Formats: sequence, structure tokens, C-alpha cells
Amino acid sequence: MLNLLGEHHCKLDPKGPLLFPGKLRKQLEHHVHHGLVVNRDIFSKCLVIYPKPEWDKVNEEMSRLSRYNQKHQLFQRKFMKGATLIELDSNGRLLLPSALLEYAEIDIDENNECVITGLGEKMELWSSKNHDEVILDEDFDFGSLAEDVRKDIERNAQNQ
Amino acid sequence: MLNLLGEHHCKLDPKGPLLFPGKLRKQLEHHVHHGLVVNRDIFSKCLVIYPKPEWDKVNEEMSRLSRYNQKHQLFQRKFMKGATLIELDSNGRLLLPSALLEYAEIDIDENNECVITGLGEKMELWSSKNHDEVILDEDFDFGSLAEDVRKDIERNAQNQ
DNA sequence: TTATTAAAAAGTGGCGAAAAATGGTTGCGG
DNA sequence: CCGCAACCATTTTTCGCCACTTTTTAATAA
Repeated sequence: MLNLLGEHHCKLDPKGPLLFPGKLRKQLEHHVHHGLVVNRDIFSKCLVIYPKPEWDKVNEEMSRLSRYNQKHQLFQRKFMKGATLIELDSNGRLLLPSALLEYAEIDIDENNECVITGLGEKMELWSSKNHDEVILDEDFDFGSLAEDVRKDIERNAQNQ
Repeated sequence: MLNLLGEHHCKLDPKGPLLFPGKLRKQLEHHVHHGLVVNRDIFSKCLVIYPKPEWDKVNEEMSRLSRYNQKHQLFQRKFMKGATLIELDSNGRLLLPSALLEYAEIDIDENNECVITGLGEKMELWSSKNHDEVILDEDFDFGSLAEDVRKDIERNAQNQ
């Protein structure tokens, strides 16, 4: 099972919007030749990067939606719109679509620091600024969030 | 079953942010070659260190969360973000990511004293300063905390 | 019982290989 | 013809390894 880990700080190449940390590349080893799929996160101003095989799962889930249901179609569009298959260049760098960078508030020209974090089967790409805000959110009530999630999981277990 | 114990005081290597347990290594013996996973604690300014097999359980639990549920995603991010796989070097030292050390308020340069405590299946890493403050908190009401926990355990037992 | 010695573990520093950042150049497409 | 992107070469830094010093612990002998 894929278990991407680590918090990697990196810069966008000032020339083109290129990038990519090496330790993640090692963890991806056998998966990376299939390419990566980048997309906007639905909930936060960051990008999600899936190894292609993981994205295939997403795609498979989407294919189960009804073609004739407006809500399903809207959901599919919201979720998949913008997803792009990208591959590493010979230096192990990524060329990210500028529209996606813009969404994640990553500025190509100036504040080009960003953070890639491994989250098991996927990765997230944040601008340094947004990332710090998430990390340093002191008031965040993790306890009650955890409780909500726990209830969901229990309910799920009962339904099965 | 793994049962890590002890309170170990140690120093960071002044060169790089290196460090090492010692007697803990003996307790880890057969687990340590798989590596260790370090992460920020959710509630306190300290780091949590899991033997890899223990972390694998966490990762497996996380993979059951819903990709399309905002709370689940937030939970996963808060919990897993920053988790890093590290291995002991040939001298039995650990190279801890500086971003994590910073979170735990462990200063590489000056006050480089820290404390590692065994907590059964995981360990905690504290700066000496923070550790003292938490441990020596005289006003802490252990009685009512214990009572709350006891209730939780009982309720859990009834639900099963 | 204490002291001395030996062996192992702990702590320190430097060196070298490998990877990552940078800059320049060429080729392709619009 | 211009611009962007892929490729290549060079410099710089990181970090993993190795060798050396110091401390601790244990054992044996006085």
C-alpha cells in the first residue's frame, strides 16, 4: 500500500513553473512513470496530486454516477474539472498548469515558495503562506472534529 | 506486543539536527529496521514517534475515510500532515526534519536538550523546557481527568 | 570491598559522494 | 519571428558514512 510521507519545502523554478522534491520521487519509484494527476482540492485553496493508479480509482468511482442525474453531473464536473496528467521532465521537475497554480495562490514570479505534503495515497501542494496558516491554526478544535469523524465511521460500520 | 518505556534525556547533535534514543533502541530491536515515523502531536507542542508497523495501522485507518467528505479530509490532513519516515543512520542517530523540531520548540543551536518518553506503542519527543512545564504542572487535576476517561471506557464497552 | 583495566557504547568531527539548485542552449510550435 | 518548454552542463549544498575520542560499565584481582 502506498504511503507517501513527509513535508517538503520547495521552490518554483523562477524560469518556468517547474519543481519537485526528490524524497517523494523515491517514494513514488514504481508509480511515477505512469505520471501524476494534479487537480484543485474541492475544499481548500490547494492542489491535490495523485499517482496515476490512485486517480484511476477516482475515475472509476466517478463512472458509477448517473449520466442523467443533474446533481451527479454537477458533482462530477466540480470534482474532475481541471484535472491534468503531468509527467516529470528529465531533471525530475513538474510543469504545473498555470490555472491550477493560480487557484492554489502560488505566485510564479515572487512568493514562489511552496510545500508538498505526503498524505498516504496522495499529496497536497500548498503555497507556503496558506500552509503556515493551516499548521499554525491554534484555535482549531481537533477534539470535536475527531469525534464527528469517529461517529461517521461507526455509522458506516453499522450499515455494513 | 510492543511496550516502550522510560524517560530518556538526550541532546541534539550540534552539527545537524541529529539525535538518538539509546536504551529505547534496544527495546525497539526488531522493529527499528523498518524505520520510524515522526509527526506533530495534535494537541501539544511535541512530536510523536511511531515504529513503522504501528504507523501502518494509522495509515490503513486513514485510507477508509471518504475522499468526498470535508470533515474527513480535514481530519486526515490535520493528523497526517508532516508525518515523515526516518531511519537510524549507521551510528544509530535520527535526522529529524527541521520543520517538526521547530513545531516542538526544540532549538537546534542553543537549548538542545530534549526528552523522549516511551508510551507503549509509540514515543513522544519533547523539548526539556516544555516537558518540565507539562510534567511539573502542580495544579493539574488528575482526578477529574481520570474520572472522565473511565466514563469513556465504560461507554465504549457498552456499545460493543 | 575497592581499584584497575578492558571492552563496549556513546559522542564528535571531517570527508566524500550524490542529489538539488542554477544558468544556458536548442528545438518545436504558434 | 517570438515564446515556451525540454534538455544538458556546472556549481553548490546536503547528508550519509567512517574514523577517532571519550565515557561508562563490568569483571577480575588484590
